[in-house]
Amino acid sequence: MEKRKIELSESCRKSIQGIKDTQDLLSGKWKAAIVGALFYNGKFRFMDLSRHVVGVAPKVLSKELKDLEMNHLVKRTVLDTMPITVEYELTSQGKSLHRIIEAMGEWGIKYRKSLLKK
Amino acid sequence: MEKRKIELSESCRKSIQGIKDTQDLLSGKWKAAIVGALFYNGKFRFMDLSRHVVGVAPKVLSKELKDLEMNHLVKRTVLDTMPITVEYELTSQGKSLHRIIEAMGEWGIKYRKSLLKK
DNA sequence: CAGGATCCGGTTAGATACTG
DNA sequence: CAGTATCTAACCGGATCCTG
Repeated sequence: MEKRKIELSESCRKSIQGIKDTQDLLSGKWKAAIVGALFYNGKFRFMDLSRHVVGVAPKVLSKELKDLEMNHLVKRTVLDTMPITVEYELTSQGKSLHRIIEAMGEWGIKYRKSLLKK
Repeated sequence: MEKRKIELSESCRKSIQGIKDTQDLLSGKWKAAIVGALFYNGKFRFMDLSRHVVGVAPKVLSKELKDLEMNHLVKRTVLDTMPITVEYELTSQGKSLHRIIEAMGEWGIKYRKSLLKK
């Protein structure tokens, strides 16, 4: 019983830590949306991405992509074209976020609808 | 075919917007963790909450709770005790975040483990 | 106990312009 | 095309102390 209680709170503590870790990696106004765009479309060039993530400034997009790349969620590939083009895509690690991303998308859509009703 | 394509990109656009909306509501370093703590434990008093969300300063916790309350994700109840105590709990709207919260917790735990292997 | 008051430094993100 | 440079205002979040 006592043991049980400790285990429960221990697993809870771990979950909260996990939530925090995840939130840190997806911090800021744009990262989750960027991952979402890449998730739904596969590969994207910088310009296409900036068109799909509406409103993000190039400087900000560039910085967020670097962060995501550093954390191995996004892979950046420079293509040897003229002029050069760059492709961004999710790594397998990044793709493993799909449950979160899908849930966020669906929840956000429902939330917006529930606001309109009022 | 053309119709199909438009519908696809339309639903994608909506999903990205949903992701953004969700991320806005859970923005900042602590909100998701706070929701997680409330999710795993039900009700919490201010002090208990601050103990479970390790590291958060009272001022910050207070502000985040207000934000969450404003967006109808958290309900605040003042109990008529001496001295007064306050209980926080998720609203049904807040509880509906459970898929996101659970997924974030699980993903974060796995991510942390994958880091330790290296 | 549940916060508010104050102070503060760092980060964030936007606008605009520019480069290889 | 794929970013960088510069500037700036706003905000975030931490520390510390205080109050009903």
